[in-house]
Amino acid sequence: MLSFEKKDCFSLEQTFLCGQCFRWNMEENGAFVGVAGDKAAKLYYDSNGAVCVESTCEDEKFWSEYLNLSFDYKKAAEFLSFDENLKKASNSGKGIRILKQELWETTVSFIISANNNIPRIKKIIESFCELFGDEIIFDKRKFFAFPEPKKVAQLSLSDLAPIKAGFRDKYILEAAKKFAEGKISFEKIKTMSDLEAKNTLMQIKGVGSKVADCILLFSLERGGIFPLDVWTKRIIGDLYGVGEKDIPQFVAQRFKNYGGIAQQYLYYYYAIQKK
DNA sequence: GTACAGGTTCCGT
DNA sequence: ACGGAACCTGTA
Repeated sequence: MLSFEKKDCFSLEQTFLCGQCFRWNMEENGAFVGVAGDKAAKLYYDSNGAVCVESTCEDEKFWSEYLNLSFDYKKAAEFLSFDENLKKASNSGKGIRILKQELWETTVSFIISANNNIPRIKKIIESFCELFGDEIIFDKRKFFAFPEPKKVAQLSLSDLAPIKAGFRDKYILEAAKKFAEGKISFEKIKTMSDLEAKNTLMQIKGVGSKVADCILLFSLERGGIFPLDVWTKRIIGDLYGVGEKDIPQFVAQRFKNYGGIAQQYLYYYYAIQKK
């Protein structure tokens, strides 16, 4: 078992339930159980508030990076506190951390998120993994790894039909081929500018502006990216009286390098918590 | 039955 | 370039 000492600005619940990831579930005792890539794990706090990780992979560096433990969220909240709305939202969601998730998994997950709702997104991803991912035994239970691009690239639309992804199934196959052929990879994209990276990702059908932004933020550590969806567009419109057309420029200018966490604070506060 | 869901593509002007 | 319908499926 790994453990990380108690941290300010860290909440398993807020981090896993703020909509950035889809494979973690809260148990009755408050622990979170799920899979990241091919690593099954259980995360919880001990009596001192330290974060404990039991996993098929007990590599401290992996989990420390995945959970983004080195980023100073207090500083982010301080920067954003000039804005009364963000002050309120960040205080409420101060335990949110932006995970660093694997590129291929993030890409497919957010392709599936298009014009969809979270319960169904989770269902589709789970059946995708159950059908095509390797089985993992952990904590006396069965889990499934996220399937590799090479494996998915060989599938047909009818193979994919059982996961009920609907019109998104063809996008998943196309993405798999691009990753399997190496046309798109973390190695290639990580050194690109935000704009280059975004344009590269948008070569995949099913990846538009918002999905690409989610990938930049949740996988490529581009913390300045503020993904604009129906919720955050409406929130920004209501709070600041900005017209739809001016919103992208407005958030970029206002939240600067902290756009990503600003978006998460606002989304969590207005779309999830207050529901 | 019908509307809607953390959007994107496709097809009209 | 820009605006609006169509899109799979599940749920209310």
